[in-house]
Amino acid sequence: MNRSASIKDVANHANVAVGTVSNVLNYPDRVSQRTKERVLRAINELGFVRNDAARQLRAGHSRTIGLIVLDVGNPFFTAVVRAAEDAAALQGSAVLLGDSGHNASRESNYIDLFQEQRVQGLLISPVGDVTARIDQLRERGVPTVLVDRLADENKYSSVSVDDDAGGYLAARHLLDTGRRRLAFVGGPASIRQVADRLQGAQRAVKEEPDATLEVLDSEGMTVLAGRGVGNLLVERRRGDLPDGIFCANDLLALGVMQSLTMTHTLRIPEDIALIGYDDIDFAVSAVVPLSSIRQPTEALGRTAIELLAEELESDNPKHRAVIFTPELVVRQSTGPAQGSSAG
Amino acid sequence: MNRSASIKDVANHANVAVGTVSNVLNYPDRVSQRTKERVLRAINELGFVRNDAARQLRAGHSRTIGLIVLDVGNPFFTAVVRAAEDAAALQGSAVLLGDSGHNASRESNYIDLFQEQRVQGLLISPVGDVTARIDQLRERGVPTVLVDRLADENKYSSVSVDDDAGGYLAARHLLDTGRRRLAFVGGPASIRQVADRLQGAQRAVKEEPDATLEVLDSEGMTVLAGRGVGNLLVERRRGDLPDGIFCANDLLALGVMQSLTMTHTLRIPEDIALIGYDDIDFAVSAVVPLSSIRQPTEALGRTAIELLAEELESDNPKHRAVIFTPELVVRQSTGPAQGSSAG
DNA sequence: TCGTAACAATGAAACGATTCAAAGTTTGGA
DNA sequence: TCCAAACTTTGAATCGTTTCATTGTTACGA
Repeated sequence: MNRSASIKDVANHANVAVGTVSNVLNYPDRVSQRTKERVLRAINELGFVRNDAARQLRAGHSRTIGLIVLDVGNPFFTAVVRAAEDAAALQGSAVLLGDSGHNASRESNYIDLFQEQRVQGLLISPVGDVTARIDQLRERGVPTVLVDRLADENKYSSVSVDDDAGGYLAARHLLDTGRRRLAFVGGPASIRQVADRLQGAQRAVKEEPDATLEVLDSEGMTVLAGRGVGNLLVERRRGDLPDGIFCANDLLALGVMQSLTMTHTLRIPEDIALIGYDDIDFAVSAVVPLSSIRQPTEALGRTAIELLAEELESDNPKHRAVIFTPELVVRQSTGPAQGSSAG
Repeated sequence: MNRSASIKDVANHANVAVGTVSNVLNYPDRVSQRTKERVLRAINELGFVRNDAARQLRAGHSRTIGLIVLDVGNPFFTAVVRAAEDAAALQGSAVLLGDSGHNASRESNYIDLFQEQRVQGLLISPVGDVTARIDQLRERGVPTVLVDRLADENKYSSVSVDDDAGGYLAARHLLDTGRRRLAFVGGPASIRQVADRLQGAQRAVKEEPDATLEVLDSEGMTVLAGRGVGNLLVERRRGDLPDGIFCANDLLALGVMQSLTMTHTLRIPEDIALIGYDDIDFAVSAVVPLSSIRQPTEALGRTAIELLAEELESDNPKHRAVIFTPELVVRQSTGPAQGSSAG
């Protein structure tokens, strides 16, 4: 009723030595059939469950990987977490999840916690400057892989997404479908992702001599901010309007879409094409299903685990910075210009 | 470089006994100022970090609470998790999160894992029939609290939300703002939450002799399903339309809203009022900000931890089934009927 | 029948922290 | 100066598992 059964209890109950019980659990081939059966029966009868703390203590490390993300509420990270969990499970590890909530002190607390837990390794999407902590962990034999952040390959391994390439993809798609007067919506420009996506878009626009790119600052990256930008556009004279809009994320795009469709003079995609970024669940459910750029979240999570495994295997590993290219998802919001029905 | 420092290393380095180091960490008052300083300096110099596995082994249990939810991607659960983590942190425990993904075997795996980890207790939003497992855990001194599920108070503690009351609130609000021809959108009726919310709505409608409630089945609980129902409504003759619609969740409501606002003949809330359920982030960002029923997620998570603490404290605790009442959130989509502007 | 190789089973030692009875030290009153 | 009480410090025992050198057993060819 109180204390749960230990390996010793099992050994007594089955009339064998503790080492034998351990062998049944870890190296069944070393044990004779008869003994094995007896031990397994005892395990069942006593309801024995391994004590992981004792295993870890003996082993010197856990079978656990720490993962610290910026925001579990963000679908991007939720997807990465899931992929990492699945990949870790394949190699027999579990993932401990920490949510820093963009807060450096919460982040630091989680690093402390994971260090006490003797995690095998750490995946982190850092808030603050954690290089000192990471170096210190590595000295203790705990490797770290940076997630969604590009790292100097000489120092750390990392997995990240090429936002410049994503911006290029989006703008190129608008150009390829015949749009020439493009607008970029996003802000503040101090956010690296925003700046990179804009830069990629500019790169694409430069490829077409007759194309232009106007930059519209938004106050944040929310639906409301998008609606604000959209309302300004609606008030413009028809001739001053862009014919293709690239928003730095889907929330902005949905906001812009709300403004444009509420006034019933402008049609998406006939008059203005619209593309977002992230491919959130709502993109497909928008009034006009939203084209978007999909981040390879599954690959990010899986690869992070793989890089960690590489670091664990060799004593002095080469670090690798893996950069993924995002993917274009075409939906109705960037359908043919001046075209026909929008079923 | 390799092995990290143990309490023994610290003791040697500071020229004290291991017990003294332990006292510095756990009962600083028992140690003289001089000794304490010497030990702390040694801890710093060696970069000593407690080994949690060893602590647990000695203590017989971890300082960890297991939490298994149906879907981490669901904002409802994300919010509950966060509240539980905060409440647990206050009492010095950490939360291990498991995502069953509505899958009974993943659920079972997590229970196994948590049992090996010797969690102090378990919070679970169950998929399958886990009563046997829960009873077995309790016999071993691991109490369980059911989350988002009403349990027999004689057997288990639980925290849940009164969906009937939520349905009543929603319908009552529509009636209070003058609507009389109500419609309920949701399905399939086999989902308990849907059935309860409908029942609550019916209860409210019965209070008004001249009010009616029409039930519209939806194919699932998605935006798309809502749009399907909305499209059917739009085709009706004006006189056959409801003047207030209660959707079993916000996604459905957003879908219905899309249909009604796309055709520009029907206005929300002037012609038809619309209310959803869950108060997801997008509700406030909808074209017409959506009224909704907010679940007390914060209270759920916090209370679950508190009930668990109660069970941990006494050997033979009374179980408690705490039922929360959700909250009405009024926004523009249920503003005054036949009223004026919808800024 | 014997010797030996292959196979099984044993149980003490180790992992690192906490606990606690016992030993050692300090303090202050008589 | 002495003694008792209060305060510090000590270190062996303990938690439950894995490891591994050692011992015990079996099988089989000579």
